[in-house]
Amino acid sequence: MQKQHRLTGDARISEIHREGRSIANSLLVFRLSPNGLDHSRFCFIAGKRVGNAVVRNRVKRRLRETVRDSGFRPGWDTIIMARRGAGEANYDELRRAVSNLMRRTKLTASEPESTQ
RNA sequence: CGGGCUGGCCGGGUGGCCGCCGCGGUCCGCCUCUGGCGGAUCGGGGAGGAAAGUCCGGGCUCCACCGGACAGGGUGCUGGGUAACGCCCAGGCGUCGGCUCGUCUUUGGCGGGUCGGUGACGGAAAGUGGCACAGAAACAUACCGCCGCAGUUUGUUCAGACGGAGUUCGUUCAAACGGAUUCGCUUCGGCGGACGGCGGCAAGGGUGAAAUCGGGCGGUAAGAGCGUCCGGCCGAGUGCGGCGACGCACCGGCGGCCAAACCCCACCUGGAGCAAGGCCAAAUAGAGGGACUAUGGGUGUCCGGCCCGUCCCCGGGUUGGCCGCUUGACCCCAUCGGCAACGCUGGGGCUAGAUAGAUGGUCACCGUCCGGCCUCCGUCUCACGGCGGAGAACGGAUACAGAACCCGGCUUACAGGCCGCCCGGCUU
RNA sequence: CGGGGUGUGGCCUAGCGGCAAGGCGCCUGCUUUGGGAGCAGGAGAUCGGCAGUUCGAAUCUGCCCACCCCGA
Repeated sequence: MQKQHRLTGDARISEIHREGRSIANSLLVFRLSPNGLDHSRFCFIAGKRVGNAVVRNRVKRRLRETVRDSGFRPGWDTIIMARRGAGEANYDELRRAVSNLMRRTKLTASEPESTQ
């Protein structure tokens, strides 16, 4: 994932946590907010409950891979948080969880009609 | 073939497609143009043996720096290795186990040798303190007990001594006297018992985690390392060997344990940590409060030197980039030295540098291990069947775990495998 | 990544070599018409885990585990 698609910095992340929309399923939590740019940015969070360092890194790598393949729409900042079961899920389950949430938030560019 | 670990090592492989981060080359674009930034493309590189826990030791950086004393902390057999260590190697001693030899009181004990494991392994003869309960007693003592002495009291025995009584004999009128005999009456003596006193002893009792060297013989009133033989332990005694820990012989001597209790001795030790520290950019609010120019600050305390004009607190801003940042006590090979850890010399090599954190996803084939319908072979059996081996559709497993300044160790986690060593069985 | 601290019944604490103590809570009984309060009695502890030192460890030492705090 290239640098322009990374979402960093405590201030922006706290702002999204305060003001952004929230949506979740059993494996993941999304928080998202429009950023006014011509591209989207993502931040991946896996806390200690997910597992040890190896498991947390693997979950974040797999999530980055699924987001890369998803064909998201530009203009949004999204925080993707892994929940407790994400360390035990395989790649296919994580991919379905991400596409499920993307469809529900209308982030996928393949959907022609979109909100706002 | 099976079991084990006390060592060393490996810890999935190949290929395709899509992605990530550095490095080098080429090209393109932009800028503040010996340079920097961004993009494309090609080449090549890209987590570990523990990267982990953060338990020790260093390098490096800052605290301006240095010396001495004290406090605090750490280490603790000896010698060596190392940059250093609480690590490693070799040795000593203790301890545990195997084998073997000798001896005895022979399902065992003791001693010697050898092999292997293991040990936070200085000092209890500087001082202070502790050892609950039980027990007489837990560190200087004696409850029961044993023995001696003299005493009081009592039993028993002997008839030995003195005395007494009875019987009888002799002499005699009688008595006295003498002899014999009986009693065991009194006292003494002998052998005991009880009581308290003085003194000696520490063998025995029974408690306890632990009871004042163990066993035999002698010795004694009773006993005791009191003496002696075998053994154990201690010695800041002598001699010899060893660099030394220590060993051997002789000599002297036998009242515990705890220092991961305080402590003593020897040695080491300033503090913080790459979020150290430095630079650039951006932004903001400080004539805020306090200590101070023979005082204040700089280290845990003090002293001495030295340095600084500033130091502390509160409030405000930034959360961007660059350096540090990977060539290092580095890795591999060979010679030589050394028992070894390791070292000298020579040659060759460059082997991650991310910044919320780079190795992933997917497909195919293979490898390893486990189970396994079934097939085949060997063997035992009359047979059913059992045991062992090979192949194999299929199914399952493929661990522990992610660099964050860098090294040396320790500890902990770990599927499976290779080598080595040890033990047992079988075959040659 | 680096540094520091704490683990004792369900909860909060004490204890710092030999007996695990207290409060709140829980259970039973008494009292009350009933409840609360009160009184009496009772249960409930691998002292975070594993080793070691010691005759003996919650306590001393080492290693491990969990949780909490601080740091440009």
